Amino acid sequence: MSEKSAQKRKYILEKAREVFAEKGYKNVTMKDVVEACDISRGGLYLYFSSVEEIFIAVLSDETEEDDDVIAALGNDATAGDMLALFLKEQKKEILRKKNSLVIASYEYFANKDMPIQDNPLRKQFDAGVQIVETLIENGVRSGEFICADPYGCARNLMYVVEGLKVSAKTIGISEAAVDRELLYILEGLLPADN
Amino acid sequence: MSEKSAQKRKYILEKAREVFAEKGYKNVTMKDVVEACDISRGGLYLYFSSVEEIFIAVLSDETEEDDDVIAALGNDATAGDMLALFLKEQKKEILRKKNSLVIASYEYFANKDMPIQDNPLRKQFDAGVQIVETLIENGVRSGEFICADPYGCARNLMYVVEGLKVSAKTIGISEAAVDRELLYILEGLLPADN
Amino acid sequence: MSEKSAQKRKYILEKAREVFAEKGYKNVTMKDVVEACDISRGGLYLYFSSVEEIFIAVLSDETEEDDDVIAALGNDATAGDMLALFLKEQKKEILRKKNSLVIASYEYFANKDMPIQDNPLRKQFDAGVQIVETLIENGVRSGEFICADPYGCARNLMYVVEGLKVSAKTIGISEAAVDRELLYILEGLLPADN
Amino acid sequence: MSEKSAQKRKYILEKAREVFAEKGYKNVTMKDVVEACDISRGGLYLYFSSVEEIFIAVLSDETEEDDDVIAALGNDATAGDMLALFLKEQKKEILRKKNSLVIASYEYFANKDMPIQDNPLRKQFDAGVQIVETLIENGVRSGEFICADPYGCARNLMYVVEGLKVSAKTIGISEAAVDRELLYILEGLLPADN
DNA sequence: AATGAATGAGCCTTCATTCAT
DNA sequence: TATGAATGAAGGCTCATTCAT
Repeated sequence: MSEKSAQKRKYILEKAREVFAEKGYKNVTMKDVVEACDISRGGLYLYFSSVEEIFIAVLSDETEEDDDVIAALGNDATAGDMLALFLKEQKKEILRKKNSLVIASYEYFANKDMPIQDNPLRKQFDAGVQIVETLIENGVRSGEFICADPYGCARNLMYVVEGLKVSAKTIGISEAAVDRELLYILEGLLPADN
Repeated sequence: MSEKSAQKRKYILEKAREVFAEKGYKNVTMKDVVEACDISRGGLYLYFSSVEEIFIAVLSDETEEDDDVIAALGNDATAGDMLALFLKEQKKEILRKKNSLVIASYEYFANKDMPIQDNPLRKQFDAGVQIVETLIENGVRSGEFICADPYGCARNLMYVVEGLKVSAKTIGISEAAVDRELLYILEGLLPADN
Repeated sequence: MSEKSAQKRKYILEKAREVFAEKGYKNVTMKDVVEACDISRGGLYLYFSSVEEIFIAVLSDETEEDDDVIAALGNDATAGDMLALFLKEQKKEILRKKNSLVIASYEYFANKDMPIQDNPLRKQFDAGVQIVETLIENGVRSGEFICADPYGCARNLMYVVEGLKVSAKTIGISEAAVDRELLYILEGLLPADN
Repeated sequence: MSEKSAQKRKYILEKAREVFAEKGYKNVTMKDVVEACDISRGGLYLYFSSVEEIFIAVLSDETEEDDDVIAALGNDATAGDMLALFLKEQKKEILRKKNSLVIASYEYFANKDMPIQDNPLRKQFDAGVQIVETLIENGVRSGEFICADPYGCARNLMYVVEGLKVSAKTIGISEAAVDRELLYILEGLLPADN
């Protein structure tokens, strides 16, 4: 039964993810999840004891998927290509309407007292900075990029991405605008006469 | 009695603001506000009919205060000083723990279908970009700054500020880190040999 | 001031009457009356302490007016004319949409434990029976009517009127239908060959 | 469990019926029903979402019972016997103190904008007229009754019944009085020399 | 007399959680 | 495992009534 159980658990998380994407975190009730999954109230409790538990589980799955993307970056393309790929992923996340957990995560982690090292948003952010920094350094080394402060630039880029993410959800932002902002940063890295 | 009424209304908004700062938007109930104000349930309904109405009113007051700050920028200091002043205000907002409406606003406006021109977050953002752009242009003209794309830079700065605001609430961020990020941008504006 | 007071009291009752006619009795609140009168909550309490008190007062005024109508019947017309006049009044009451207290009265007196002799609805009913009976007797004496049991016929007529009143409010009834029912009774009184 | 559910639903309707009979319609709250049924607030909402919904359901059950009575009339007794049976039923309804929905129905349907053909009170009334008319016609044919206008007489009878119903609830009426009124009508149908 | 702000009780409705089946 | 009926707490809203002005 463990196999069957695991499948049902996964099914619940998929449905719950849609709910969180749709309604954020705070507005989601066990009832919402029960209805989305079309299972019984009691049935849900066999797998999860609270909305928070479900959300944490959804986020965990999420992180695993992120790892895949990050792994994919580890090939031997040029730094410029890899940074472009990374930004394309970010752009997709910024703009995606369906199934985005951005707002739900903000709601969940806002004012949550949690040791920094345990905060998955922090991990994700730091990982992003780390990746970008490495890519920039590689680019500088290969002559593709010019950058006096790769770490600073990487942070700048990731904060802009954060700003774009939240802006996309709250004030609306066009794909062109996202392109423009990311391009602005990229151009700052390119040698002047290009 | 209209005088007294207005004062009580203001009092309620002050207390409510603390509640929104503390709990965000979605989790706030009329009961929370009632208890924060130490008035009766019915008493609150004399002034406001819903949490949303209260939040809108809190935001309106907020905006008025913003206007004051913006007005204060219209003096004859140098562009550099004025940009520094502007960033100091932003930094204060980014870091303030008490009474920050950032998260509550994000919760409220996320996924809210609202004409862009009516969205106060958008107005605030655009106003910020406008101010920064003007300051940079002035600085370029006076030789304080070097910048090929003042508008792009202004946007970049404001998105970083957005990113810092949300990060401060969700993953935590030190004052030093904020300084570092803002400085990174400022330095990009200064002539190379400084 | 007693003069002024009396006028205001009367004003309140007029407005309240409209409210009772519109909403019945049970659904009417002090707030409804306050709003209909456009006076202050406290102001209303200076005159009446409860909805019930207001309703009783409205009914009392009502009864006084009825007395006028009854008095008007006491002239020297023929019994047939007078019965026709009486029925015309009843018909008006049955059909009137505005300002009818029929339903409010039913709501108020239903299941109210009240000595029969104090019940104004009962008084009104009995008075009606008495009038009709007298008219029929007069008509029989003058040869206009034929009726073996004037009292029974009077009661029958008044119960039909009651039935029409309540039916008009609950299932709807056309003017033609009211005419038809009243005519049916009248014809029962007329000598066969007329 | 659907069986159990149906039983509980029925139980609730029985208890609710008592409440409506006791308090009319407008004064009945979900709380009243909850307490009458001795179940939890939430429990009631599993079956019904509002007082109105409950009342409609109670009325539906009612109507079904009525159908039974009407069916019972379809045997081969004489017209006089059947009319007497019909009137006995009406009398029972007029006089019953417990569980009478008369007033609640009046309250509910008064001023309710509803297509005439959907109004159950209207249906009941029209059905009554139809039955009585048929019985009278049969009686005339068999020589039991004399009546020039069976339809008019049937309407008259039903309006008297309506008048008696509402009078019984509002001004009080004795069993003897009911007998007297119904007898008055019946006698009007009988050949003169009886 | 008159006002209307203020209170608090009362009922409404939803949902997290439990539990018998 | 799975169901869904049942409970009760929580928060919403309205209004009768009071009272300082």
